[in-house]
Amino acid sequence: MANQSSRLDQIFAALADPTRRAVVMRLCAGEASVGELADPFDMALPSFMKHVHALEASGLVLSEKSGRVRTCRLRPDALVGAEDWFQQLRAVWEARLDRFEAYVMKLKKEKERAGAKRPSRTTKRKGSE
Amino acid sequence: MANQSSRLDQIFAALADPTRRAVVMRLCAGEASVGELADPFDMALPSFMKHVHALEASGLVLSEKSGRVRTCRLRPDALVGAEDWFQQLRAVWEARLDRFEAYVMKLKKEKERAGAKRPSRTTKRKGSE
DNA sequence: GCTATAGTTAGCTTCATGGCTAACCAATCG
DNA sequence: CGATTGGTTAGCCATGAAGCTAACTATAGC
Repeated sequence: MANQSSRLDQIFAALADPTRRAVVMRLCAGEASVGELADPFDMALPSFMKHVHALEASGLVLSEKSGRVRTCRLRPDALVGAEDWFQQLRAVWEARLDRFEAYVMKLKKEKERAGAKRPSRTTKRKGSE
Repeated sequence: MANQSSRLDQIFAALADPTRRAVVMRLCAGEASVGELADPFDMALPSFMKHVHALEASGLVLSEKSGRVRTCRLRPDALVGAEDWFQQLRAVWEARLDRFEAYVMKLKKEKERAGAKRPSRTTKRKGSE
């Protein structure tokens, strides 16, 4: 769990940089060497390598060295972790809407019941737009 | 565009912290005061406020102060930016698969034709696996 | 009006990040 | 073999992030 969380930390942190996002995009189209990846960026190689390392540490990218060239490729399954988080968020959001709907229903019922008894002051609603 | 990019930077950076992710989750269920939000965390208020500020700067959260209590609520549309990025990524990915498929088709055709003629050296392709 | 509550401001540490240069392997290629 | 190419290591610097305490402001409640 704590590990899970720090994995997400790393993934999101990795994506919080335009260079690294661009690299991910690029790798999405197919594997490439470090040199090829670094080419579009105006940056010294060692600096660029740090980005590659960050991506690798996050699990988003995998690299292998053969001869003197290191080839990187995307690990699409790592992205699932992040997307899952959004999914989970969406679930909570939906639940919220459901709850709101349920709340409205409850209000309606109360109103009906009140109609039979006495027109009481509408309870001040709060907390959901 | 550059602005767009830095917005994404902020969003992903905001999500790259367990505390802030938890806050987002929490707010997803409904709005809450800073105090309520801070309660579960073992952290001084000023420290926590920084997180709230980060979330607000990223556009994920909106807060309003009324009286002495500041109420925060989620801005679901801000999340769309991040999800869109994944969407875009997915599109590139699909394109890649298509291209791969097309490539395989091309190979097949060449093979067939080669059966009639002779297997000529394939031009060295580069950059797309 | 005093006190407790809810945030806020200011200022300080510490550590991580993102960039650089310079020097250093280790494969290729001529 | 010697030079080039492709990465790597090491070390430096500036900035920013994440935490803290202490002191302050402003509302709410009694």
